[in-house]
Amino acid sequence: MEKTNNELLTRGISSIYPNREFLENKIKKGEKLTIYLGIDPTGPTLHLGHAIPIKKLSELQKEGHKIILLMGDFTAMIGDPTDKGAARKQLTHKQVMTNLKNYKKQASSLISFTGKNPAQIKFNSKWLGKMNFEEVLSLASNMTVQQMLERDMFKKRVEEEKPIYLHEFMYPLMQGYDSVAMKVDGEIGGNDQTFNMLCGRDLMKTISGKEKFVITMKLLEDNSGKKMGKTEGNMIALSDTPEEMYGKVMSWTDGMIMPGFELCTNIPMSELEAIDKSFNPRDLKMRLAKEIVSIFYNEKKAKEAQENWEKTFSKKEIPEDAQEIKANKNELLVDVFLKNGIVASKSEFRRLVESGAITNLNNNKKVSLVNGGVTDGVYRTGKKRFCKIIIS
RNA sequence: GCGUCGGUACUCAAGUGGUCAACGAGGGCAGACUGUAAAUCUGCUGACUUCGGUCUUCGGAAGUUCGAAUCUUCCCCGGCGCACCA
Repeated sequence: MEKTNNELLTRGISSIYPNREFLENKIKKGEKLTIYLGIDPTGPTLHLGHAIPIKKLSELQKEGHKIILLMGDFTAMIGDPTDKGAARKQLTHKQVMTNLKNYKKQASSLISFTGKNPAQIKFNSKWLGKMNFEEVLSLASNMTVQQMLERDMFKKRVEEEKPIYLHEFMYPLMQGYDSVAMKVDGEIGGNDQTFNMLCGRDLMKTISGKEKFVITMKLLEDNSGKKMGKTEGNMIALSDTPEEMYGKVMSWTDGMIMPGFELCTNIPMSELEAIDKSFNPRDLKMRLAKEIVSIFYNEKKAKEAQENWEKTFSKKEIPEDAQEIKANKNELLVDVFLKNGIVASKSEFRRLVESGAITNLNNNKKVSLVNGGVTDGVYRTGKKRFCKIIIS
């Protein structure tokens, strides 16, 4: 118990506003706090980036605090300017509900939606969708354009003479109003959300006279500040299979190992400091990958994923889940590959053959003929694509 | 509405009548190296091909020309400036 509490307000946390003592005192006094995390339901899956604040929420839930997952179904329609490429997607109610269902399922490996202190789910369209223009104006009168321009994103756009639309200024206000509407004690989010969350803090102070606390979590990134998921390849979706999760963790750069342990596992910090120096990076990463899979699935699955991975990469064996393909005797290998989506075009196939990327593992020979016939056996294309061809 | 600049492949971005399937960068895909990676180096990155070529692409449509991503006209979309309205 003591141990959990020690890390509760430090581990994975980037900062706490107004300050750590503020929150610490509340908790020490035994107050049961209400704290929320806002998620814009733009996609069907949650990813590891969402999981970090959710994990912190779960720790708070276990301490008896009330936690709320807020679906930003209204804000999602506007699009957070944080993510500047995000097109304004109009989500239908139906899509939101589908996404929600998935979220709930995916999040339930971390937090509990049942029992004595269940996590609540709310929708911000409930209050934002009902505001009339007068109320919007009155809300907007709490912030100045200058305050908005403080935000790096906007500053940059001004410098680059790129447009900033008025509705984008409204985004932080809307997000801020969520806090007021739900009368929460605090909010949690990634530190990329700091600005929006602090907006809510200001609004709450002005409108409700209440001091809201804000916890910002570190982002999962390596020491050069490279965020994960920029290249989609290594962003772990909570809906990934154990094998995918394991593989993706293994493809992280070494610099991400320790942040990964801190943010995504339950191994005590003291232990982490000890192991930091004593293992070689690959073994460490394997342990991390296993831990992460255990959290979202279970230890058994994690073990299986590890074995599968070892077979594929370390020992260069054939993975068990190789796609099985049936082919006729007289077909060309190209056509078989093309038909089954292993390659996108004949040209691609040609390029792969010419660069020696396709190997028949049965005799360990590289395919060298562009228009050769099929032979049965297991083929490896590049490092990751495997298929088993059966001649019928 | 007026003026002006722009819309090029996954993204950014050259090219401004033939040498353009289109420079370069990022990304992606492969190969080498390795500790799985990353980094580095190398190759590839529209499709089809009997490997000679052929076909489809540069916002859209029409046109000029032997020949257009490149010129003209119209249209659609975006930036910036100005005006109008209030």
